Amino acid sequence: MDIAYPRTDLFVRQIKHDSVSAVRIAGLGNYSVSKTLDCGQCFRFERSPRYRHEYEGVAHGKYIRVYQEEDYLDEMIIVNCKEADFWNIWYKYFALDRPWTEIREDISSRSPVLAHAAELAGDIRILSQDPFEALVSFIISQCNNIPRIKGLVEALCERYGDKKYTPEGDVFYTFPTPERILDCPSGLSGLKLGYRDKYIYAAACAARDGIIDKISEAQSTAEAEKMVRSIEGVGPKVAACALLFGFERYDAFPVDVWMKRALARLFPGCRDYSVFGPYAGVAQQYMFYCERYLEGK
DNA sequence: CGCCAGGTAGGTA
DNA sequence: TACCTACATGGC
Repeated sequence: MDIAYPRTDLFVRQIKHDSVSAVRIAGLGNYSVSKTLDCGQCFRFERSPRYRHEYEGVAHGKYIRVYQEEDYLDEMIIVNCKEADFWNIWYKYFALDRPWTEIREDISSRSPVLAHAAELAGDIRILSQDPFEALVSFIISQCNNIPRIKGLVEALCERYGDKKYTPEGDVFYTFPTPERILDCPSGLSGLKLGYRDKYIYAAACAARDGIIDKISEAQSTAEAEKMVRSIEGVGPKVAACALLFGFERYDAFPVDVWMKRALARLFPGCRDYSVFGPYAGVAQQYMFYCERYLEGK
């Protein structure tokens, strides 16, 4: 699962979108931009109020908009992006270097329950987010709902991130570095983070001291998990989400926390958690989507 | 007012 | 191991 996947079947072309640089990518296979950006794995993408069919957001210090024409899942357009940026940043961020057909097949083959989930959510991709951003975002996520998580992440960016402008002249803020969080004299007070502020402070200290690289270099997911869990406020759930969404550990799987409940509710009778395989975390995200969008609200 | 929201730490039996 | 509660905050 760690081997990059050469995409000679990907067709990338630079275009203009209302006089803004954009890139059209074809040959995605079966990639749902809307589900991927709206399934609760990232907190800085939203439907654009100005361009309703587009998602807009910030990652790796850059603002982009992303959309697919009439839900045509084989192609996507990234606005405010040049071809060099695509290959240097977004190709990996959108996880186009991964063998998603094989991953989905692997998950589907493991149980009828997972085959069902893959049918409903198999066009979701796991983004490769910035590790520190993923870690802090999922620390904030604990005991919070997704809209509020987004608001708190945004508040953190507004206080500590860099101020930048979109091509349309709107302000946006980058996700802060650990150093910026630690340097600020006002600390994290006033951001309404509640009891999570000291956890974020602890994560920033650990990141400043080099824990991100150490986690990235871990030999196994179990070893990586041990390192993330050493940060105060990071339990099994936050660790699994950080590893899955920030460190490309597709087998990280918070079976202890909500998965048992989700499985019991969605697929009564399923108790076999050992069959999830090397992409258990991906399967978990399929399940999360199923629960959130098809069974609940 | 009570309950819930992508939990965790610290305590107890 | 399994359960209990405090921890902050806001929406419904």
